[in-house]
Amino acid sequence: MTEAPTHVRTATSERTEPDRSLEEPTRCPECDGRLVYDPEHGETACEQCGLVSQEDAIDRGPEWRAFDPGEKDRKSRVGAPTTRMLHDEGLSTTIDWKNKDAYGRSLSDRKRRKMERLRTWDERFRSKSAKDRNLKQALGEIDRMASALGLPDPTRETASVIYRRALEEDLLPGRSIEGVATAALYAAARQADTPRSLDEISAVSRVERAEIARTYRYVLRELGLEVAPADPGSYLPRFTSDLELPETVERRARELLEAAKAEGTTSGKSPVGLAAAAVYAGALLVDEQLTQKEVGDVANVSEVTIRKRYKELLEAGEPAL
DNA sequence: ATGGTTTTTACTGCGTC
DNA sequence: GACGCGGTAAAAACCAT
Repeated sequence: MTEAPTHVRTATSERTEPDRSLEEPTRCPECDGRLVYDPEHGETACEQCGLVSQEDAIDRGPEWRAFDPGEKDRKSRVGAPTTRMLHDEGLSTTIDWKNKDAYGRSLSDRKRRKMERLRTWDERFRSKSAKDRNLKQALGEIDRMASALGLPDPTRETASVIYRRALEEDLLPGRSIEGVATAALYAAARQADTPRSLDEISAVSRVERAEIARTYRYVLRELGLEVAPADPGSYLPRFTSDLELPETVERRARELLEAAKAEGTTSGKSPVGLAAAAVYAGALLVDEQLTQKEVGDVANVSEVTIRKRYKELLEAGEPAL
């Protein structure tokens, strides 16, 4: 086995230049002689007449030459390739936990203490960037869902604030980023008076309904957030506009809700159902033709619920009018 | 886990277009 | 006959305890 190690024979042999013979005619246009690439001068010239057909090529190879593998290692000034898979493209340092130097020798007391300090900071930077990545992904998710639900910017802001707090309070371990992000958005939507039902939220989230509800409760409790039950009235504009109903319907519906609230008949009932029933009742009162099914569809509430609620609403609201 | 409440599902009869 | 509406019973979902 005396075969020469070809990969270290000369520096020029390591060029990654594409094979020129494939790209260009290898024949000189003048004398039909062979065209040869001269790496020394960065030129492609005719062997016979010397015509230079291409010059100033960039030499991408190393400027040094190595004659054995050891020399190659010593002269090379580049490290591992970078990768997009890692958030820092693999460029950050990592400090080993062992108190040994590169040769495996134990460290002196002084150096060991120094390494401990460095390790602390290394860990701090690393976990900080881990949170950054986490946040980035969560905010992207919040944005996506908010768009799908037609929620305005302020609501998204609120959602991201809630998420940030959850992250700071270390609420994430044990739950999915998406779950918490969804819960944050749900809470934000309600706080900003642009509530979306759990059904609507879960329709655009990758997390299932029950999980969202659970995480939502958890986040609320841990953050000490006070979110009042959604006001049925805040659903009215959306429903009436989805059904292309005149503004008078919305007004009547709101009056009915107010009256019912004053009587206390609304407590314990689902806000969505109340809103849907109010819209239906309101439409009835202003002679708009609207079926229970239509309202039920846009509100995702059963017709039965609408029937029950709207009768109560009329009972509470009609005598007062 | 349990019990009470609300909502949903499914089925029914009635009246109208 | 299809459709909208009203009612009921049983099942499911939800909530506080």
